[in-house]
Amino acid sequence: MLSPRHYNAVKKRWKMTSSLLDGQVLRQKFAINPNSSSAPYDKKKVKPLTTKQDTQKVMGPLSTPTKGSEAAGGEPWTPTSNLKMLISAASPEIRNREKERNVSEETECSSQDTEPGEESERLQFSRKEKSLGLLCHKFLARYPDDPNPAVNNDICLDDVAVELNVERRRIYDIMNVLESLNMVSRLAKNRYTWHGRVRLSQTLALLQKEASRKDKSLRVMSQKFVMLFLVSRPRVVSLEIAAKILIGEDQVVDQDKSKFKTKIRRLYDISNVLSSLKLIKKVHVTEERGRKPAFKWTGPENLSVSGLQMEALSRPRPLEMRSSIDNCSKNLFSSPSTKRGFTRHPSLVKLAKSIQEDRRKINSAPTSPVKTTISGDAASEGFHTSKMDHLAEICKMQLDQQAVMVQKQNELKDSAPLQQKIPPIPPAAPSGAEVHPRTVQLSFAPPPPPCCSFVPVLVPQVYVSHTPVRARPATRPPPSSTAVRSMTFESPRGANAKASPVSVTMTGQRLPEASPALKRTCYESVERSPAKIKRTETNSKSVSPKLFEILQARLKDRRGALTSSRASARALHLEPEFNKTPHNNPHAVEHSTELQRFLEAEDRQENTQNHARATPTPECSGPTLIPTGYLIPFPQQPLLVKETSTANGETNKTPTYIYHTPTAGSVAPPPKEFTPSPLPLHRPAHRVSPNPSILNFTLQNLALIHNTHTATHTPPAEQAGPIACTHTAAHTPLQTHGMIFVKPVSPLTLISLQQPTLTTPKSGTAPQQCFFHTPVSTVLPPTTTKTVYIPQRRLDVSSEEH
DNA sequence: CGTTCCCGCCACCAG
DNA sequence: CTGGTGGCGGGAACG
Repeated sequence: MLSPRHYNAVKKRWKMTSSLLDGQVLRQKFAINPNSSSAPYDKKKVKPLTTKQDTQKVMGPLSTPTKGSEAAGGEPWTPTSNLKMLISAASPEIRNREKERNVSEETECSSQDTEPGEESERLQFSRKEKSLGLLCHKFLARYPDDPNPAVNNDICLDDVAVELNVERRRIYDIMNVLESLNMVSRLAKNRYTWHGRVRLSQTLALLQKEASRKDKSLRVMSQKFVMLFLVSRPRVVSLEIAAKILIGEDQVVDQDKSKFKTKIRRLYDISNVLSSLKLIKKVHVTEERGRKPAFKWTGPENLSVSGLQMEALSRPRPLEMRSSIDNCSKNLFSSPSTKRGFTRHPSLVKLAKSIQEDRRKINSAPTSPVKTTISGDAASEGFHTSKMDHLAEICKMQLDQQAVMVQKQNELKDSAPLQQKIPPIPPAAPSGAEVHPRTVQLSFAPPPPPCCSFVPVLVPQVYVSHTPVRARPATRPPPSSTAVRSMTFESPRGANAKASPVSVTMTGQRLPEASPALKRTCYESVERSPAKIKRTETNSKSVSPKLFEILQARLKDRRGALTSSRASARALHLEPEFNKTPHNNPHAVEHSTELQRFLEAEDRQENTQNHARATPTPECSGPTLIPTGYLIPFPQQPLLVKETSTANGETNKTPTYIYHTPTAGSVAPPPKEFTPSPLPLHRPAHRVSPNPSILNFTLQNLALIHNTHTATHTPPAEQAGPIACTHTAAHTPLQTHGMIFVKPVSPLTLISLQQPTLTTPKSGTAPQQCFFHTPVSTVLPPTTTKTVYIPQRRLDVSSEEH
């Protein structure tokens, strides 16, 4: 069967070939009469006068023109021309290009029979000059970083297209990326409002916690891509990995190939824009297989949501703020074709699959050099690849333990509403070796680096890792605390070491109740046509049958598996509410009920303000499931704050620190904003927004949740103190500010787990530090647990110049 | 030859 | 049907 796409492709090709001759002929003619630019001004609004597009219209589809063929349009635009001049003047590189192009131009001109003067200038544009990045530069040059809100900052796409002399299509690409960063927002068709960088940091911060809903759009892709940077420790992300993470498509390898290619192409598009924004920079990572393109984050490092939000709130532009949030929300949640109301499920499923696939590969083909780190300590080089064989199992065991711990902790928590500074529970080694506290990932959360010693730091690292797989469930004690727990998405057979499980992360944080609200906001945002909104609403209320089925199926599977070998619902991390739901029919009905509840909850939330509700301590609440790779927003309010007061009056004997991303060189965020909160997750046993639970559950079933090291780290008594807290916090990436980040688990992933001590944020230089470690825990003697980091790849990040 | 990514066809949707 | 959007992938330019 021919897929539509394929069909189109074929069709296109056919057309191309069939019209090639004519096209060539026409081209000739066109060349002779370049001025046609002024002619075909078809209805397609302002397309740049001429250019290939027009040409093509006249002569039919042509393959990518060679340099110089673009000459047709001429570049009469003063604005553009001036801009170009300015740009090139400002950039040596560009200047060089210009020179080069001039050289080539001469030849081409003569051969192409192009027009002199302006026309010839047009010829000069080499592919590079027409790059999206440069175009973006031009675009950006037109607007101030910090626009005066008082003035009209509207952007008319047509105008821009004309002025920059490019097709609208290209402008869309840029706008999509900018919109994803909230640098612009769509007002109406053809119109955007320029926000500049004013909201950039805020948006970035939000990105750390928001969950994207739309699957493929460039916008979302852009956001996800950015998220990857924001959560990865060495802030370097290779295209390959990013693509894999973002794809989430079927694992059919073959298919993946083309998808992968396409994704890469898209990432390049995005990268070009982001590069223009100076948010990222192209680098290369070198691994065994060679040099691979990657990008390094060069944007802001300190992204404090709460701080930013506060800042924003205090800003003298309330209105904008509002819209900003809305826009952001919209971008993040609304999907143009809202057929997917609440769902990112499809993509999640895909992602899960792909992850599994990747993991499988990894498991089966361990090759990279291994660097090991023993818990908390520096690397110990004793790990051999041979161990890889056992990794899966080891991982599983580890995970199981984690799960147990989490459970335990939760229970304790529940029973003891109050957060004692005292470590809730020393996870007495439950049963067998598996139980002893795993320090496994302690290394992840090294004590605050000297530089940040004053403030506990939350290390938002992305541990994309090949997550430990959990072995058999066995009987385990209740989950313990730290809230993060992982689950594996195993093949039905379960304990198959080979199975590539997808790990699920559970965080102690609850899902943001706000998220629904946000979503709604977005959905309701009037920006899109009413029709769309309507659709959205509808969808949000009713999950598509398909989705529903999927969910149910998943749920069922999971339950079955769990019940048989795993703990209870709790183990599933179902929120109390969820669990408590009085279902008479534990099974079939239950599933549907849950979903139903979920949906209802969503609706309910519409009216509910996050704040109103008891605020669970975001960072320390019971385990919540979060889809890997997705950011889940917490209530918009300042997150960490207030938690203390949670129901229990007691709270805070333990000073709470702000967990910030320990970016070297970055200034730690002012702690003042937060109130102390005991580390151990407090979690209001009840008042759990259904949403989170269910969502978590759902996500869990989708196997998207990734395990966080945190879970592992079962804090012994010491953890009780603030420091303990710190550690814990550190484990949870992006937990800051009440937002939870679900790390994208990527098989190959790459994120360095170790907190680079004192790494300079921008210096991505030290190659040695650029390892993407895969956290693996090795079960040594029953008592000794080591955390082994297996660098999936050793990345020699080299900034590349081009 | 691998990487980068421009180009524009065409699907999709709202009006 | 028309026009705005923007997904998508061919294949040219680049290195």
